[in-house]
Amino acid sequence: MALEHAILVSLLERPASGYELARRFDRSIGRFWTATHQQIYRVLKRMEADGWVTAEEVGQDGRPDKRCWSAAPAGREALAGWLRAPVQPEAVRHELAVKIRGAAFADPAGRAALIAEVERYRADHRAVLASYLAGERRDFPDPADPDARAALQHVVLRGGIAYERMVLDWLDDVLTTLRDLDR
Amino acid sequence: MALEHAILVSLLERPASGYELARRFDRSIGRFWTATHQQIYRVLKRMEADGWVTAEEVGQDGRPDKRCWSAAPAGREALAGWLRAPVQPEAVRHELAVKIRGAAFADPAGRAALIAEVERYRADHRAVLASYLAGERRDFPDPADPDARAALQHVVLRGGIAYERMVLDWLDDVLTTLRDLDR
DNA sequence: CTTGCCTATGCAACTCGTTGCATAGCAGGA
DNA sequence: TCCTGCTATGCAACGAGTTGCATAGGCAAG
Repeated sequence: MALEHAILVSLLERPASGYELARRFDRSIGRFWTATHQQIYRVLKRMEADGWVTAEEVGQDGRPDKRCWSAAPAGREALAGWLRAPVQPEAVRHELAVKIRGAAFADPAGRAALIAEVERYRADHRAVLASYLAGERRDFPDPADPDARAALQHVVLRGGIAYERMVLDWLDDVLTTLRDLDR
Repeated sequence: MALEHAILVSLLERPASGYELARRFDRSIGRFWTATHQQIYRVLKRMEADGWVTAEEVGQDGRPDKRCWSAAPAGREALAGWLRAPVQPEAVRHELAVKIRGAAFADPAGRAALIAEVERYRADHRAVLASYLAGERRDFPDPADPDARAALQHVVLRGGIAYERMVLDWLDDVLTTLRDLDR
C-alpha cells in the first residue's frame, strides 16, 4: 500500500493540488503507479489527519480555488522509514498472457481475433515507447545528470524504456507463434 | 476482472480441485496472474452458479475428499467471448520505482539501505529467471513445439524469461546510478 | 505423544480500488 | 444561447482482494 508514499515523493518533487496530482498519476508517476482522483483525494485527507502533509488555500482568478499540498516533516520521516522497509512482492496481473494460453482452446476465428487484438496492443506499446523516448530527449538531454533527483528520475524512465522494448520484441514472438498455429 | 477466465484456462488445461488451483496460482499461472485460495473458492462458487464449471466429488484415502472442477460448455463459451474482447489496460504498481525516485529525498544512510534492498531484490529475480530456464529445459526441450497448447505455454514462458532478463539488466543500471550519487 | 505440517474447504471482517454521480465557475465554439 | 470541456473537489455504493481464523483428518519427526 504505497499510494501515500508515491504521493509524498510527488509532493516533495513539487507541491501540488489534488487535481494536479491526479494528472501526474495519469502521466509521469502513473507510468509505475496508477491512481484515480478519488483515491488521491481520500488518501490526502487521511495523510492530512496524520500530519504527513499540509494544505495551503490558493485563490486563483478565472479558476476555482485549490488546496496546494506539501509534504510535512512527519511525512518526510514516514517516507524515510518506508524506504528502509523491504520491497513487497508485486501482484502480477497480465491479462494478455492469460488470453494467449486461452487461445489453445479457441477456434481459428477466435485466434484471428486475438491476433488482431495483439497487433492493436503492440501499436499502443509502440506509442508509449515513442513518448518515453521523446520525454527522455526533452528532460534528460545531458547523459550525465546534474543532480540526484534527475539521475533517479532518469534511471526509472530508462526502466520504462527497457520494459517497452522488451514487450515489443515479445509481442513479435507472440504474433509469430499465433500465426504458425493456423499456418 | 479476469480471474474467472484464468481459472477456466487452467481447468481446460487440466481439471483440478480448488486447492490444486491455488497451488497452480502460486506457480505456473501465478507468474502472470496471482490469486489466493480465498478468491479462488469464492469465484468457483459463483462460476458454478453461472454454470461455467461443474464439480465432481472425489473421495481419496489418506486425505480429505475434494471437489474436482471442470470447465462446462457455458464456461468455454464465456472464455471464447472474453478472448474476443479488447485487452484491458494494465494497472501498473511498481513499488521499487517509487522508492528509487524517493531516494532523492533520503540521506546517504537511507540510500545505502536502499542499495542493499535492491541487491536482495535482484537476487530474487535471478532465482526466478533460473527457475524459468529450468522449467523451459524440462517442459519444452524441443524447439518446435508439437501442439498448440505447448507452443502457447512456451511463448508465455519466454515472455517471463525476457522480462526477468530485462529486470536484471535494469537493476544493474539502478545500482550503478545509486552508487554514483554518493561516490 | 505431542507438535507441526500438509491436504482441503470455508466464513467473516476489513481494506483497497473503481464507478457513477454531483457541484460549480469559467472559457470557447456552434 | 446553449453545449461542451476544463479546473477543482467530493460523496456513496459497489466490487475486488487481503487477512485472520476455523475445521478436520492424516502423516512424520522429535
